[in-house]
Amino acid sequence: MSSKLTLSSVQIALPTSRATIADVAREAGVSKATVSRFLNHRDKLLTKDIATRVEVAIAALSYIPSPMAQSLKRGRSRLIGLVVADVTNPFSVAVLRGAEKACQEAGYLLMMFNLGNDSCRESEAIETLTAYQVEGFILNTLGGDAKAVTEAARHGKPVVLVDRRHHGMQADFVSLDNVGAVRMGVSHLLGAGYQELLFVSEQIKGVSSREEREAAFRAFIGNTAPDSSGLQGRTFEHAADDPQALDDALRSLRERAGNRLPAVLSSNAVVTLRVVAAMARLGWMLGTDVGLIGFDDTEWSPYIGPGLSSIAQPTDDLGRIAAGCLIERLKGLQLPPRQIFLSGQLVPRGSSVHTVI
Amino acid sequence: MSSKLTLSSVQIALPTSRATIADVAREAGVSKATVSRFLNHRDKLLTKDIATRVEVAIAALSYIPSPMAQSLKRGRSRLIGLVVADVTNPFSVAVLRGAEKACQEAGYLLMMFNLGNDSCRESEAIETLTAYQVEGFILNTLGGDAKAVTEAARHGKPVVLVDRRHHGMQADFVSLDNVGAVRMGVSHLLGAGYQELLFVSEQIKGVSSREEREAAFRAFIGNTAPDSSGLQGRTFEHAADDPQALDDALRSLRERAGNRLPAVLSSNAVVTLRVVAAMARLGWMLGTDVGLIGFDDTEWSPYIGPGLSSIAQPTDDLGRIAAGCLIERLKGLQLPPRQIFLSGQLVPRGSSVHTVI
DNA sequence: TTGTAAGCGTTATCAA
DNA sequence: TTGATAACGCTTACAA
Repeated sequence: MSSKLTLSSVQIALPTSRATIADVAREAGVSKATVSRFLNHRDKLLTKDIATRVEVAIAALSYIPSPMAQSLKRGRSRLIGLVVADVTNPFSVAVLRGAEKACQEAGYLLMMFNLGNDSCRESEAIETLTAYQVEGFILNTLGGDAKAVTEAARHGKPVVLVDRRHHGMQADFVSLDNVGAVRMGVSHLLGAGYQELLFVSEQIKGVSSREEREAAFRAFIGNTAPDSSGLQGRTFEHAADDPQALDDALRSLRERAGNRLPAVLSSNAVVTLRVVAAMARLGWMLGTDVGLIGFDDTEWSPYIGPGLSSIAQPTDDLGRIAAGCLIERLKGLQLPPRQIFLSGQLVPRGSSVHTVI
Repeated sequence: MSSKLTLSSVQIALPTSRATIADVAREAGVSKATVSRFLNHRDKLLTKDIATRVEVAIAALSYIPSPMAQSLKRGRSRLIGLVVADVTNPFSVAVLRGAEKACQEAGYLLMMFNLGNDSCRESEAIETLTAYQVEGFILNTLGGDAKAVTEAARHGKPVVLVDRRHHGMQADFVSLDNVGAVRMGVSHLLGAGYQELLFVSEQIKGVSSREEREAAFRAFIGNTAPDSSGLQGRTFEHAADDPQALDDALRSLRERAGNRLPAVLSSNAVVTLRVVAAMARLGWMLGTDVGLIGFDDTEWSPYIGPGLSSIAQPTDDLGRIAAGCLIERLKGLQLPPRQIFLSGQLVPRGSSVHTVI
């Protein structure tokens, strides 16, 4: 108190705490209500004279309204909660980036909560963020905990799911067109001469995108007449802590292939790296001994071995569109849950080229 | 109003809006103050009987205090602002992760603002975050805008700088021991037989970590007796949009080397990838034609060419310690600005091994 | 030990 | 068009 008085009596522009609307009102010789009106309805409702007086006072005190107080009063916070399973995942970061840009442009701030791959904390994340009055959620989580999400929806907060849908959940959903992407990848391998395929995924565990990709893979294999094409395929779910198992899976892939060419379709960048590591352990050449194409195109993909063929996801758009959907809902858009699918893009490189030595 | 009444009279657990402290007080038959005391001083001040009544009521309504209202009242928000130059940078993400963990453990939530490499927005970021009453900042930005930071400090908010210090700025600073790391890298190259070195950095532009690494490189070269060791070194600042220039720099590096071995020390993972790309364009073999060691060890480092030698940064610790410093300050620790340096770790791989063919 | 009431910085509903 | 004034959900003197 006393220190405050001292400071202000010295009249030095060193306000130890932020100026409030009351300060501005006093400075401009008007009421708080007037200042508030200036802020929210600009000068629609104000005399030109008063408006400029307020404007000057605001500038003089470099006043910025407190979003805390505003959201307390309004019930709206201009905050959007982003829950991400794992910030370490480049895909998630790329999506985050697109989403953040869109949010900032629309005047929202993103409040991020990283689960660190501990999906148990999904409820905690949602609770914490609702406590902070976020107006809606962008979720890129494993989706194990449908309860948490319905909880959010129950609070009347719109939710957008990215990449992974939550079963039995009513919400907008933005994702890669997994079926199309798988078809693209497998067709590419087939066209490059590979006929015995292995789809390598992390343990599926009910994660929707993994399920969809695996199902699409099997469907595509099943629908392609095996007699004429010679195409065969299997799935391998790989646990991170068991590299040996991956080596074995690759060995038996090659055995099954016989005189046909074997190739791997890997379900994301993490898995791709594991396959690359296994190939290195086995001393096999990418493309020539076993072909490889993987989901997610990264900055390092071109420089691994002969270059990693990949299926690039439009991550930035994914994030941007997810944020867009949410913001539309916040503006009051009433619509049944939408599903938006974006196409991937094939990036062929050396790992899907068979070189005869 | 009426809808609220209707709902509560039906006694269905479907509160359309969150329960407030008043609801809990009513439910427990006590005053708001009592509930507040229960929340903040647990049962220190309360009768066992009343405490349990409150506890039950809280559970029944699944009440969670509003951090917005709390921070409005207390002036403290339990929020920490994190400003990062570029979420796409794996180093920043890794730091972010460590910081987030530490913050969450201490009961703080991280509010992230990504500059998207547009350093002009640093002030904007800090203003936005101060508006949200963040209690302090963790900054991993380019540091061009010292004004923004002093601004933050002026509001009495503690600041911790990670990796990049801001010149003329009073704040805690947590970083890799760049001098030690450079020495480690150069010694390693020297020990592996490389004598003509090139330090490749992004354009330095006053970014402290870049300056320090470059200066350390020159100092090390200068201090090593050229006669006995044959060691020579130059620096090349590379602009992202000019790959040609990098190719030229590598070519002249090799010319200068003559019959000695040439090698590159690259200043971070982004640059490393560019050097790798240039080597591929030139058709040179990593290690054999030109040696390479780079700052930042990544998940893909082992799989590029013969494996990329690198200097691993303790990113997780960096983030954790930065958050720790900040939290200590928030707890009232009075101390002159600290500088904390953590050691890097050498990860030797094939790219710094010269293979005679 | 508990309750009453004021106030944190806003906005919204009244009157004037 | 402007100004009191009462909330928003919480904490904290001060009283009881």
